[in-house]
Amino acid sequence: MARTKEQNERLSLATREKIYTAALSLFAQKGFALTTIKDISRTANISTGLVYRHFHSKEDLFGRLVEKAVHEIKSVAESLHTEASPKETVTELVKKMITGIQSSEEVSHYFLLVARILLEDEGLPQIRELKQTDLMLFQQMAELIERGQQQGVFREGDPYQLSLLLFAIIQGTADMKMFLGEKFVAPDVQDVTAFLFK
Amino acid sequence: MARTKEQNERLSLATREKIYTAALSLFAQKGFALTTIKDISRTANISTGLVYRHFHSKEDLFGRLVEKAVHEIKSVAESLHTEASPKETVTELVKKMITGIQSSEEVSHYFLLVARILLEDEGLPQIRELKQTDLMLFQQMAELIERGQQQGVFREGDPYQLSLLLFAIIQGTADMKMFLGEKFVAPDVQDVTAFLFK
Amino acid sequence: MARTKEQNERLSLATREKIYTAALSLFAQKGFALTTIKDISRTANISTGLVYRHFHSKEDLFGRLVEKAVHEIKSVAESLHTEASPKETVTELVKKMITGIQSSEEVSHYFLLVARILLEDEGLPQIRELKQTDLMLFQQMAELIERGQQQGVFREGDPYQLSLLLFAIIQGTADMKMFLGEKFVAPDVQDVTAFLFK
Amino acid sequence: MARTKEQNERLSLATREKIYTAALSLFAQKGFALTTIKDISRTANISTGLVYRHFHSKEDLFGRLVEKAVHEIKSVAESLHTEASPKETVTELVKKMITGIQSSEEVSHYFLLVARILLEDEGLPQIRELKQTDLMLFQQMAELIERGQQQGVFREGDPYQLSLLLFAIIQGTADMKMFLGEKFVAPDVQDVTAFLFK
DNA sequence: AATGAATGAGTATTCATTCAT
DNA sequence: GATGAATGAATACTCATTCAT
Repeated sequence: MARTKEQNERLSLATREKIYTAALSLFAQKGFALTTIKDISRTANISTGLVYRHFHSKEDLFGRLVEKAVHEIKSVAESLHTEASPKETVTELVKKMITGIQSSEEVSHYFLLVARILLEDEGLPQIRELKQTDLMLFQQMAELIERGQQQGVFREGDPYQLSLLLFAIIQGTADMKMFLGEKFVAPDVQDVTAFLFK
Repeated sequence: MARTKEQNERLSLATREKIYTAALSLFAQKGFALTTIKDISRTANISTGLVYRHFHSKEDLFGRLVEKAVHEIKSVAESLHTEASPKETVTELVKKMITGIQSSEEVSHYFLLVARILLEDEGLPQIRELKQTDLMLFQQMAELIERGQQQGVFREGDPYQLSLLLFAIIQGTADMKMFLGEKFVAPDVQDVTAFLFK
Repeated sequence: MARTKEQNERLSLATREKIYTAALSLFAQKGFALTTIKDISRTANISTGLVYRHFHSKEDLFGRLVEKAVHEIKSVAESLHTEASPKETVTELVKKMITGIQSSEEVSHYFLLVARILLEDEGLPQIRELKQTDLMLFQQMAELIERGQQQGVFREGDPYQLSLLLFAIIQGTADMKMFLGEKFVAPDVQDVTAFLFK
Repeated sequence: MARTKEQNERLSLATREKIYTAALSLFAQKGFALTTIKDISRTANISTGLVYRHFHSKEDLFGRLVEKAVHEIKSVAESLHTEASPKETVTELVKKMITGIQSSEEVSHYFLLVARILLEDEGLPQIRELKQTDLMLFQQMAELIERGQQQGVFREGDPYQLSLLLFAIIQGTADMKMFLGEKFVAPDVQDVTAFLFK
């Protein structure tokens, strides 16, 4: 008798996850072009053909990961809409991201994936979306900063310029983590936000 | 009549420079894997074969550019040994780098090249050297910061951690420039260094 | 309770038939190379694995169909040995074949399969046999034509050459049906045989 | 010094011709799917990569050959517009085609290519064009036949149906040539056209 | 008997590199 | 020195076939 549907689904899901994990790690470390399907399948301990049972193509697989990254960014953007004061909101966000970069392998990989994508040409529709989502996040952060400035808690200066600097710091920190690995030392949250607050 | 030796050498040097410029720009924008020798030769207005008369291989050419980048970093590191005060030295350095990134020319390309390389695996010996040079630069900046702290001009905190943060900001800013292109807004130098000074 | 042996055999036979039908249709329409086992199993509403319980390989399955075609051709050849006059025999045969081609069912598919195979390289032993059977058919038709000529009913000319022309017309008509599909207009039987009879 | 432009062009053209000849022969014999680029390059005595310097893809190469076939068919269609009588025109055309099939390797291959294409799915735009060109040819032949009927020289019957039969015979003859190779015996022209003339 | 997940060999295509001129 | 035609190794992807259940 054949496997039950449930058994098949469980098998399938497990394989999918293995592929996702391997691909995220490799794309983040080596980029799209230098990562081969063989790399991915070897890392995931499966055959090359099996990757294609789960994803249409290398681009498809990459696109799915980018989609997940977009999802993450959107949830970050949503976290900006809160009852808390701008200062608290920003501090909380920065803390979360720095911690994520520092501790989680996965979060770190997503950051790197995004870092790479921002450097790459826009081949895929998902990349375009990722870029637009990022721009939106920058914009919303600028608005939050403006509110903080109106409350007299944030320093003066062009809010968008300040927003860009904040995310540049986050991104640079992720790069640094990638570069240094174990030797990485995460910055203090108040240092990261020092330029923002009076 | 054949050309004189001198004429040949001058021609040769000019070709080399054309290749360097084309390759730097392309590697910086598209990365090592996505840049083809044909891309480079077309951009340099020469034949593909001619590239191989000047460089052993694509890796060789890339390695030479990395060497140049190492050279640049070293000159930056040397600029830290100066008569000026730590605060002035740091400010001057940051100003130079931010301007370099913003101005989108050769300097900018080197930054991007380095940005990419730090994310890549260490395939070439020159990359290893670049990374080590970078680490040395971080170390020297940490020492400068420590001096500044001893003078009471810099804020307290682990000097190495602060040094890393400073370069993370520079790196992240270069990424941001890459991402936004024309829409990029460079940060104010005092915002970049705000976390450092009292 | 397990099924009885008889039930199993009946099921098995039904499955075999489904595979045959699906495969014949697909091979006839798309050829051997472009037809996948998945195509066949999907068309037959069974799993891919099940095909292999009934046939050793794709080639095996193809070979069996070719064998069936050989069988059909042989029965055509046998129909040439009859009491009826050569003219009647030929007319009857042509009518049957044209009708078969036109009616677009199983017979039509066999014609197309044979049409394809005659163009293909001889990969399988069955194909060789098919070709030899065809040659034998041509020969027997030539003999029939010769008899017709002796009776003064058929036109003069090399009997083998005339036989070839007759089957070329049949073959070309099958091609035409394939090409035109619904828009196909079958030729009149007397037009097809016009060159043969006085 | 490099090769002169002229030398390069000659080299290029020679290579192109080698590829065309090899590809036509292979596509005609084995069809598109079963013909590999390696087959073609091996037959043409060149490397696989070189094929891609001359043609974008396997489809491109195939498309070019189909285009050539379309060109041939069009020139056949044009030959129908002539001062000569319908009977002479048809006879001349059939004679030319039968002779082409019988003697020339190349003509024979084009016929086979067309034969195959008519059986295949319409993947390429050129295939669609080929089919339409063929339909147009059938139509023009039907008109010629109608004129012949009005002159009382051709037998009665639906002109389009008669046109289809004529080309079915030609096509079937090409198939037969392919099938029999050296053993092929070409039909007499008057036998091929017997069904047409009174 | 039946299923479909998994495997891996084979094919189209790209591109670094070589070589005749 | 210079050219670009030619080579062939590497990679994405497909599909016949196997196998655990």
